[in-house]
Amino acid sequence: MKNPSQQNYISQVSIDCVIFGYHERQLKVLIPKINFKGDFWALPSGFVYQEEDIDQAAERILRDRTGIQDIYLEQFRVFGKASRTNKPFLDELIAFNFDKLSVKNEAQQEYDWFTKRFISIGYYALVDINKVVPQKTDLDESIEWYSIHELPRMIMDHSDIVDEALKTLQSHLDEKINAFNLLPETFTMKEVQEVYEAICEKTFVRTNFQKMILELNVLERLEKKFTGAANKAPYLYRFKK
Amino acid sequence: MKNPSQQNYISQVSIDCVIFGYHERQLKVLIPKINFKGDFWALPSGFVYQEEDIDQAAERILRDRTGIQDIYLEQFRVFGKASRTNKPFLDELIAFNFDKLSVKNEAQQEYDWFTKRFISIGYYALVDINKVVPQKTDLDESIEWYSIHELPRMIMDHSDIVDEALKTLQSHLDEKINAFNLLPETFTMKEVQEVYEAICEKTFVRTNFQKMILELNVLERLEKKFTGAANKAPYLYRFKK
DNA sequence: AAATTATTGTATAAAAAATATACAATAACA
DNA sequence: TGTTATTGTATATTTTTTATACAATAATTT
Repeated sequence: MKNPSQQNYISQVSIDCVIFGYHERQLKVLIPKINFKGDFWALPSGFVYQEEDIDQAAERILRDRTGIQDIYLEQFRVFGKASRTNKPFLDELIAFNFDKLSVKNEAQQEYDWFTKRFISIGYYALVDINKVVPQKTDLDESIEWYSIHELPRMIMDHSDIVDEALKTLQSHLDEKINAFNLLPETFTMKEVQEVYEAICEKTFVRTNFQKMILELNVLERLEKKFTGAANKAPYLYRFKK
Repeated sequence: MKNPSQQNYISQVSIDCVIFGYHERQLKVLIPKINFKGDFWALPSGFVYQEEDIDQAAERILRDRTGIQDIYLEQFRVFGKASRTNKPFLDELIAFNFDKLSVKNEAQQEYDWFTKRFISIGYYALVDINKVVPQKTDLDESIEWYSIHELPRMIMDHSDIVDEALKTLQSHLDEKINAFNLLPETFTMKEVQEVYEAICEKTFVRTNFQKMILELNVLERLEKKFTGAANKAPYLYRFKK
């Protein structure tokens, strides 16, 4: 595999993805840990090929990390401060990993490419966490789902990027009606409510929430779901396309 | 002045600005016409210096075109299709202006720089049209305010960029309460209503509109404005900062 | 098999917000 | 002084949102 500096990428432009999933009443974010000494976490990122739309690039990065096609994606903001550079992080990484890293000519070229100032386009994705098989790249030690409230300390401004993504998701919720992308094919009304509550960080009154969601007219009601619990069985719903 | 290709710009990244003004019940956009044969209009644009935040770059471009500092600005979207290139436009321009253009080495270098694929960050600005003295650059034949409903045919995807900017402005209106940036220091309630109507492309009931705006608690009431009209004089208001 | 329990689905009441209507106040002019 | 075209404010009406009530029901317990 070629190194980034040798690829046909647009230079100084990157894409950072905030991949949201949902599990056990919690909003989760998929975050790789970098395979070097020193505990570095960084959002799934990538670059844009010369012949590639930025939306395609984001889709490619998402596909590579989650293994799934046709992911729900929204561009939400550009991060473009002049101070946005990997240099402090890379220097720290190199200091921690002096033994492992060769200082060949090629490495220098990579270093120069990576430590330039980058303008990053932020995308957020909503996925069914059950369908995702997180994919490590060569550079990753691990890739895990972290609760939005227990994120690891990330490099650069990646924590801010997650904050912005969450704010945007919250404000998009009514307009785009996209929270269903976090759920499996079929789900109960209670599950919908719990997703909304996890995203909005507040509770809803059950009866009014149910009415509000049904009045959106985006769900079709299927058979009942018998769980074995000693109470009335809820209906299953599916998002109408 | 140095040519763009020789400047210390980030390559393949541009900033396009949709500068909104308001006059005579109409939303206006400030658009330069390029100083070459062939009737080419293009949004006020520019590039980002290596040491410059993207927000600073947008402010600089805005300042250069309007002559005013501290402009209200919002980043609204990135346009990043692989097909986004000036090449068709430039080739057309060159065909129209074959006599005028030298084909020196330097011109080739400019041509190569300009015809690459560009990722453009869209900003919209809201200005008091009375304060703006539109500034032509070397490349402009003219720079004029056009009604949002009578825009000239623009190069590339610049019409789409204006459409997106307007949509964003409309949706930002409630949340950011920014329409007052289109008005002078003091204004009547009727003028506020007319600005809102121009932006939203719909009418409001006067009495309810007045109540809604006053309940925002962002205006302070000043003296009355006597216009000489044979009716009750309206109050002037100022936006509280 | 009937009573019990913990939900779920739906209806309706109460409160709040948005919209429509009424009307007095007033600046200039006839 | 009456007339006209607004403006500012109050109030009525409608719609939407939020709160409350209650019957239905899937197991489990008695």
